[in-house]
Amino acid sequence: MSLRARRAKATIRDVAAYAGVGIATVSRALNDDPDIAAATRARVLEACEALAFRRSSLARSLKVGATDNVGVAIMSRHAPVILNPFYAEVIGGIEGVLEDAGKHLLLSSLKRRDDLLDLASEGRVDGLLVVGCDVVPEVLTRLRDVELPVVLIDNAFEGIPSVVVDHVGAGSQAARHLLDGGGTRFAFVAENLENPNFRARLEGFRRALAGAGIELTPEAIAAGGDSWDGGYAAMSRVLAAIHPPPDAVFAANDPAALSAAKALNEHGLRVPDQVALVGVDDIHLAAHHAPPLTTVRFDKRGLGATGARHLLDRLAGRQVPALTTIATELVERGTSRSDRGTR
Amino acid sequence: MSLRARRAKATIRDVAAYAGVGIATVSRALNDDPDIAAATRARVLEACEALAFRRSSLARSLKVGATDNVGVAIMSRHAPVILNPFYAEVIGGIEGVLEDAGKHLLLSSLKRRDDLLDLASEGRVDGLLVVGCDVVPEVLTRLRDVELPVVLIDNAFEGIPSVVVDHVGAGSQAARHLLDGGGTRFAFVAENLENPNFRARLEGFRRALAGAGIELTPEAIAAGGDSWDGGYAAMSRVLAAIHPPPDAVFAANDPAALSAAKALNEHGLRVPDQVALVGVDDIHLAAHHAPPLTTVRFDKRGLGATGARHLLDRLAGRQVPALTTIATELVERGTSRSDRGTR
DNA sequence: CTGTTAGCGCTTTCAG
DNA sequence: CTGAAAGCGCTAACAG
Repeated sequence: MSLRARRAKATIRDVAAYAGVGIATVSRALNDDPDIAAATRARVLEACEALAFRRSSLARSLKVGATDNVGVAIMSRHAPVILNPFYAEVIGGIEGVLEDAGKHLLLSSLKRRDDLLDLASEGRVDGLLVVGCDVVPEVLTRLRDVELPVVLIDNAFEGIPSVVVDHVGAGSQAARHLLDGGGTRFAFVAENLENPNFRARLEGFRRALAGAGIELTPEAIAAGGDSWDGGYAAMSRVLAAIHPPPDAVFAANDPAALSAAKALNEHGLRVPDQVALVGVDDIHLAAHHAPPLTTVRFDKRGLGATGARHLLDRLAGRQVPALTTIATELVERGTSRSDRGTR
Repeated sequence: MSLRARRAKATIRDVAAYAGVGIATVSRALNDDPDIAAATRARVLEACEALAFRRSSLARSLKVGATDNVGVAIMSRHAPVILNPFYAEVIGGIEGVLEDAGKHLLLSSLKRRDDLLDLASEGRVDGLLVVGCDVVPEVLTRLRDVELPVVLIDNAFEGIPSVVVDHVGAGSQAARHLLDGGGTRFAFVAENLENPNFRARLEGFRRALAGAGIELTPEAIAAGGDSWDGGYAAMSRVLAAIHPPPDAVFAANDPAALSAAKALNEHGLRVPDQVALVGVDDIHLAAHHAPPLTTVRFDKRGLGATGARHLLDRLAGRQVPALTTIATELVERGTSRSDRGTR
């Protein structure tokens, strides 16, 4: 009970007075300066304790020019961003790395584009991790001209270190798997065709098919809308357009795949006996679906962690690669077969 | 091409010089002070534009004594915290409210208890939202003595405004539902019995049963470990201990319930015909399970949003309730029956 | 309406 | 080894 609540927070000056030293000495003790007598340091530390002193990170940052905060910006029309399981994983990876480095994570899901630039130049953060490909080039250009270290995650831009997923590769893997399973009539379904990642997956899919001498016709490609049943709508559209129906379907992501499976079922098409189906993402539900969904997986946490590590490197003045690509891997499950003969 | 990158960031002084005014005038223009001539303001704003000036939030915060940052601290052994879907939802609710209020969200998943107190008193944030019940009373006591506004979410403590879920009520609702369905032999399974929320659910369950003249015996309560199959292990234990087997099982959460369902199945017990099963949380998987899981739901986003709103109120000097309770609601699905006659 | 001045709390030369 | 002094960039009186 000896210590009462102080009217105002103690400052370094209070500590100095209490310990009978100058403020510079207090600062030295706080910063583990080696050039300080052990006894003095001890006395200062006691004073800090006694006064419940905590140094203001604000004042320190202003002086030192660094905050130990790193911003994680996610540009998305669909806030709050945390609720998107994909971003949650990526942020999880970031969080782990940043925490180990003693950095604080300032999270912003930005709706207005100017917010990003503000965040980048207000001095609130020492560096910025920009997640996702919903950022327009113009903003990226201006971001590049800010002196703040920036790393892009799941997005690439000339002049800014970027960490991306090999979406094109994902598409090719899906195509090869479907080809191996004996597929002959291919289709691609997605919630939309604007998302750059989806486009890249389609591109990889198309290319690999082309390599096998197969062309993906426009009727075999459909987008059904950004909703729970987008895949269903897209699949229905394809089914209505193509006869006989496709026997190998690649969905831009797992939700679309699961939703497409429903359309296939209702159409009387059995998966995987009559149609093979492959998604991307390996969401939790994928393994629990009946039958379990074959999908293309990649390390989402690793994606975030890698980006965070690169940013940390840049903050430390180290060089980082301009572009890092995260590999993808096909996970064969119940909605497809890799052996050609069974269908 | 007229503007080259400046050596260093422009400061308010540079702007003042460029616009030919004093720095106070620049500050006024920046802060929308009404007592400034329109022409002057325009000139200043132009200068800002020309010099690509952004005022330092650090310097401003130091002067004004507020950062516009609010800390969201989650004490958890299981980092990264974002990956826990429960917390993700809560944070989503927080994020929405904070963003609308123009506040930045500083996320920390704290492993060491001192981190929380540091964060609370370094001046990095204007207020703190502490999520979850993994915080020891001692830390809470010290937190109460810090002058920083704090709001607890999913945890309650004397002297700190708290927003909690009615876990006891959830337990009672489950009991009543199971009772209504004709249950006579009750059991409770969980991953652990240490989690305060689980204990509260059990407590509510027990009380409601007691109200019906039924006592829950120790053998009918089991914890199976904090893993994917914790519910399975717990259920197996109960099944081994009680004969005849229970016909009404309440699981502390949905993962445990789903996992318990597996044990029930393997034991040859049909759900819901021979055993009724109720979980808590309404996780995504719950509705997709076969049969769909009856569960007790509550608004996780609302939980976070309410806490955030209360903190904002405190920051604005407004009074907030000491304790706010989020209600729960039973969602009847396929693993139970409310009509007594069918079993 | 506008400029001058005095700090916010801390780090960092520069002298002792 | 330690202290005094000079700011980091901004805001808020206080005079004009």
